[in-house]
Amino acid sequence: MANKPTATDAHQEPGRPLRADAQRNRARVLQVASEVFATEGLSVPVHEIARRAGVGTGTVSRHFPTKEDLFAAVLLGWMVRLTDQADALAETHDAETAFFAFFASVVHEGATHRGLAEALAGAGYDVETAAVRAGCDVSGRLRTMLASAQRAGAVRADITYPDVKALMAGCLSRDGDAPGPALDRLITVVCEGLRARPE
Amino acid sequence: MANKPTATDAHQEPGRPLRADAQRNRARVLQVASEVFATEGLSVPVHEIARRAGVGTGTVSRHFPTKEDLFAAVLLGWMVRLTDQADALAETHDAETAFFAFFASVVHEGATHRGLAEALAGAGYDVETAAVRAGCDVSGRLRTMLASAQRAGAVRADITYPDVKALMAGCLSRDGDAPGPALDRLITVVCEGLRARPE
DNA sequence: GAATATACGGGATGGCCGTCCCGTTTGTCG
DNA sequence: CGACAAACGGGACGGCCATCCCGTATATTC
Repeated sequence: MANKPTATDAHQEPGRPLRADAQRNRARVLQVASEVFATEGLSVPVHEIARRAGVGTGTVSRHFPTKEDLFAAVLLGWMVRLTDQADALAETHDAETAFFAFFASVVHEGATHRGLAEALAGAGYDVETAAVRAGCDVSGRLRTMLASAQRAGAVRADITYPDVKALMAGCLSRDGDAPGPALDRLITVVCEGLRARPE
Repeated sequence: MANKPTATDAHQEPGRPLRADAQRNRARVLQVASEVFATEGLSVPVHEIARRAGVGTGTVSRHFPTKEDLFAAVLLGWMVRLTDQADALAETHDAETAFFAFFASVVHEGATHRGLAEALAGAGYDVETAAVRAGCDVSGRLRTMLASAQRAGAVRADITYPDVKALMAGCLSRDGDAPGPALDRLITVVCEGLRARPE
């Protein structure tokens, strides 16, 4: 579980090597889309992303035939970061610490990337499965860590993965997304609730 | 705080008494809209509501010039029920019980009325202030009950109203909205987290 | 430096939906 | 019953947006 190449940018299977300017444009679009989706959310028109990237809408469409494809590509980047964190946490900490730390990680990531928060809240497309197909399974990590934490008696046994997901979405549904004391307060409250009641 | 006429349907100030069929149609539209918003959410086209109510789109537009107006009218009905419950709870129970019961009430109401859940999640228009203007202040009740519960030491002192709202939205962001054991589990978890840690 | 496939730009297209309007119908009142 | 205002229906309009297409530009290859 450590020899994964942390594929951050394979992207193009070498059927056709892709022209130089095309690579530049693709990368530029991806980066701009990432920023825009992060700060403005999923409702930003594709036109706008193209405009800010300094390319035509056709260029965007060609690289990412549909808006969902574009968002999936952006999301994948965020997901990769999260899975890397998850693996690191799982290796260096006990089940309880790892789970709660990862919970906080996901929420923080969502707080700084509005598109992620919206996707998590179900507002967006189903990218979860797309990400899994791309070999980046955040939900799988979360499920595993949840189960471990439960076996260790650190989390109530009756909690399920959808519960956790909903609670994460809840932390993110506060008005101002920006991370800060308010967000940490919410995380604390939820985590306290998740802990097994020691009687 | 008991002599409020629980205005469930004043609606039309008697500047013009409104023709008989108009009253019927208005009521029919309102009822259909209520059901549709409850089961399908806010994204249902106005055309569809008109169709199901057996009226033309013009009729809907005339009674509720904008979709937001229509939704506000529907929401008002739900809100009235909630404020009534809040007042009842506040009169017959101690601060702690009342607050947690009301929390559960709102969540359950949201679980059975998808439009409410979406509005709470911020997806919809700002009807909160509209409702307040209409003399039906759910958020006010919640704020008051929260403060009381905190004074009684039943809820962590650092919690704010937006926190509570976000947590309610979180409980509602689970996939299947239907109330049931899963929902109650979430409510329990969140409420446990909200309780002041007795050390 | 010419030839050619590849990629670009951004206008055109089509779908969706909220809102408005007007010719027609219907309730109401004398 | 007749006249008139009130209300109805649903088509028309306009805005928004994702996607597609094609004439033009440019990287690549020899």
